[in-house]
Amino acid sequence: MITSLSIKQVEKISKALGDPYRLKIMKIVSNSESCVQCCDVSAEFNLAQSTMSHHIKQLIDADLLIADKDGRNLKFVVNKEVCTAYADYINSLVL
Amino acid sequence: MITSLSIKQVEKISKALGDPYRLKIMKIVSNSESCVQCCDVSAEFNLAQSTMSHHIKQLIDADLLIADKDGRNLKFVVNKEVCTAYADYINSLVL
DNA sequence: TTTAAATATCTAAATATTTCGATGTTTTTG
DNA sequence: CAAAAACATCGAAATATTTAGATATTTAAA
Repeated sequence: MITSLSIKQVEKISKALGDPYRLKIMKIVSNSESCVQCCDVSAEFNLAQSTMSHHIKQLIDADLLIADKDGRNLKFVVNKEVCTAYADYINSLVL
Repeated sequence: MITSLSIKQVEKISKALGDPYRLKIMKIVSNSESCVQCCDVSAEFNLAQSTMSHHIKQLIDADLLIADKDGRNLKFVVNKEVCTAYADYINSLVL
């Protein structure tokens, strides 16, 4: 199934990726075999818990991460479909 | 030649693309056959000239556009190499 | 050579984002 | 059931971005 993004979605995704912490979160989640949790990611940063929560929320809101509540944990994986669709959009700028 | 972007460059590019006007500028430049000038782009927007100048500067600074002074005009084209490298980075998040 | 056109730069206001601490909610554990 | 763990939300300060108007610069045209 091919996802096509609206311009608003492209903007939101770009904005979500325009931050060093959020880029690093994406890389951590991408590099991990299984699901990642907030507390796993938080351990890698020197940021307040509320700040981490905020960053992760932005990635989820932009559909870059797919999250799933598991008890008191929040587990997430990269949304491959959306990442691919975003890359496709960028590539479409190069004709 | 394959360009590989630093994480700082990826951040800067994402930030540059995280704005509706700048996304539209990229699309206009991408869709045009030949070089585009500031005044061509400006005509499509309802923004002050200084504001347009600022947006275009950000795209150039992020290396998304290649600019070339031509008399009193500034002509530019999409930087295909950087766009492709950016799309590759995004795709690398999907393993 | 004065004038106009295209763009850049500066300043400042308005708005948005980032960050933290405090506190709230939900779920697990003792 | 009380305490702790994981995360969310709120409020506020610090910082960054967006925008416009005024002005400067550079080049082309009259």
